[in-house]
Amino acid sequence: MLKQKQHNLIDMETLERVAPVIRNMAHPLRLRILDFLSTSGEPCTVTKIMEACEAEQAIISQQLRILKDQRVLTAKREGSFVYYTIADKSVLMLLECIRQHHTL
Amino acid sequence: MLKQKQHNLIDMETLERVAPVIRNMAHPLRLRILDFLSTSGEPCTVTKIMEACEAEQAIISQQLRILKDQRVLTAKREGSFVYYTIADKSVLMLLECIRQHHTL
DNA sequence: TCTTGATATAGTTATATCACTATATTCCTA
DNA sequence: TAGGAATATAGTGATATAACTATATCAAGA
Repeated sequence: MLKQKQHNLIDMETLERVAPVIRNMAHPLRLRILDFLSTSGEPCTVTKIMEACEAEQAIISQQLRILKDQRVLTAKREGSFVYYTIADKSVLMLLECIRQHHTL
Repeated sequence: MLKQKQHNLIDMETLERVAPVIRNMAHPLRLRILDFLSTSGEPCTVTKIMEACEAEQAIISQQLRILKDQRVLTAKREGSFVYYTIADKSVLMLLECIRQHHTL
């Protein structure tokens, strides 16, 4: 038997799938949106998110779309409003990382 | 007193500082490097990292530099070898996120 | 000092992302 | 059904990142 360290690395397939998702979250405004939604605890409209993030509507919508495309958020239309919610709980862990390790 | 929800959001300054660091980690090969270093538990040379990651030397060196620039890794030269170590423990949390939530 | 193994950097082209502006769509209500 | 509020998308130029190849630097030993 050859000497061989057992590494048990996360497989590349997973890394390749996960990396772009994290990458997309790792954007100041998108993090702010996610932070707002996570602390808010309830689905929020675009307008509410705009106010909390102090950014233009078009920009917010753009970012929401990116996050929705990555299945980080889900959207639900009710009348003329669209409510966004965090769909992926890993977001919470990532935010927790940031809160705890500002040194990051 | 006006009705006002206390949100306690992570401030933008922090988000702007942290986002690019996470962004840089969120790359398949760089995640693999970090995963390898974290499970290896000891400082590793470029060659060892190359082998573990099955990638060209120049590419690995490039990635190592990016991670070092962001202070995610530190490097220590010993003779003609350079040993890399994880400098930022938040990496471990991020990797943990990935391990637990492959659904991310 | 010449060579060789170990590591780092430069240069390049293709592609992705950013921020921003303008415009479109959707739905409600008068 | 026309207008307005809420939301989404298109288009654009500037900048950043990716992957890759070639080359440079550094240190040890013959």
